[in-house]
Parts: sequence; C-alpha cells; structure tokens
Amino acid sequence: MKKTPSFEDSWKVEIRRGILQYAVLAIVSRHKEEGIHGYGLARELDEKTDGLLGVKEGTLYPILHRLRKERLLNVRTEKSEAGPVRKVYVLTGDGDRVYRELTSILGSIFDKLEALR
Amino acid sequence: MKKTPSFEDSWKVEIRRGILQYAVLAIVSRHKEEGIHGYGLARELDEKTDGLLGVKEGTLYPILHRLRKERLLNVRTEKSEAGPVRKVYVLTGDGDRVYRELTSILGSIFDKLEALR
DNA sequence: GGAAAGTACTTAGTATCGCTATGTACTGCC
DNA sequence: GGCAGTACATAGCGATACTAAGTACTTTCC
Repeated sequence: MKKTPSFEDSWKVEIRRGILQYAVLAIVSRHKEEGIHGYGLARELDEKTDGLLGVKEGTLYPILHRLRKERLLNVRTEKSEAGPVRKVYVLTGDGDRVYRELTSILGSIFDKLEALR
Repeated sequence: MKKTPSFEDSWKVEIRRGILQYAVLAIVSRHKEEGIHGYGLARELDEKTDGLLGVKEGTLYPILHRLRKERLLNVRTEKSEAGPVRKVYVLTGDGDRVYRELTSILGSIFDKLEALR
C-alpha cells in the first residue's frame, strides 16, 4: 500500500495542470520553422527547466495529441537516424494566437499573486 | 445541451488548480493576527485580483476544508453582526511554512516559463 | 546473431480538483 | 411577511496529469 502524499506533493502535481500545456506550446514556438518531435521536446523541456517541468512520456504524448486535436499544432512524420519514425510538431496560426493569449493571462495571474503577498 | 468549451476556456479553469489554494493561503496570511472568514476572503480575493481569481462559494469552501484537514489552517467560530455564525481561519505554523515554500516554487516555475519564451 | 541500451510513440486506468447547481439558515429593513 | 445580504455546505461532473505497461526501430558490443 502507498503512503498518502503530503499536501505539498499533491500541490506540486496540481500546479502543473495547464502549465505543462503552456510549456509545450512555448517549446514548439521556439522551433517555429523546423518544428520539434515529442522525444526531443521532452529532453528540451527537462533541460531548459532544470527538471522542474520534466515530463514522462505518458504525460507528454497525450498533451501533444490534445493540442493537435484542438488544431493548435500540425504534425508531420520524419525518419529518424537512430530509432522509429518521429512525429514533428509545428504551431498552427491558431496555436500561435492561443500561445500569445495564454502568455498574457499567465502574466496577469502572476502579477495578481504577487500583489496578494 | 451545452456547447463544448474551447481549449482556452478549459485551460482557464485548469490553470487555477493549485493557484487558488495558494491564493487562499496568501490571503489568510495577510490576516495573520485576526484571521479571516470565508465570505470575507472571497470578497477580498475578488477585489485584490480584479475578479481574475474570483471564486464562487462552491469552490472556496471545499478549499478551506481541505487546507484545514491538512492542518495548514485553524478555524474558530465568531458571531456575525449581519448573518449566521462565521468561521474564521488563521494560518498554523505548518501553514506558514508551506505558504513560504509554495511561494518559492511558484517563483521558480514562473522564472522557468519566462526563460522558455 | 542476439542481448542491451537508447530512441520514439501509444494508451488504459486512476486520483484530484475546480465548477455548477442546489440547499440551509441567520439578520435587518421595508 | 418578504426580500436582500450574509454565510456556509455538499453532491455530481468534467478535464487533466500521473502510473504503468506495451510496441517497435537502430546501433553497439560480444
């Protein structure tokens, strides 16, 4: 049987909701022209955030599928030099628009939180 | 039947997870000595964030109950001049410690997100 | 040629939390 | 007596991140 997680442990999971989707959009946005595939995205996310926003595959791929379904990302396949076929994602016009808007909202939220302190 | 919410609408709900719990701790922390009751907290949260982090009662009270159950808040009752008995919440020692830690984590997350852009 | 490690993606099942909706109840004012 | 404002409680629902397990391709090394 598993120990009940502490409040802080649960919070650290909950706070990632929405944040991770945003982070994925942010990374894809960094690769506007070429796009980026899932496995590489996971590595970059992990490195760029020093593990703070690192994700397992079981978390990342469903996010990519959702964003694609919402037409925020386009996907194409690409041969890999060292493994199975990759799926390369790029932002759509909508994706870019939404990314900008979420950036703005997130900024406001953090401002308000700081004002609350 | 109800229209399927857009990606952004869902995101705006999801992003509040964890954030709201933190905001509640922050408000209670502002009233270290006297404490604050739920109804007043809701008003203050709404005002201080210009409605951005406003909550309905059905959202706020479960949060307060959770924080109490986790022993981050203590509660006492108090007579109101204009309504039923109030429940006044104050931070516990643990609550204060956790609040500080969450503040630090949130700061890191936001820093990383900015670095991602 | 086969095992192992690294690359790459998929999906089923679970828990949690914020939201909607609804209900209860007390006070003061007209 | 009814209404508005104050004050709290809770059941049911939907969305998402996590765990866990599986599939499959390439290169390296013995």
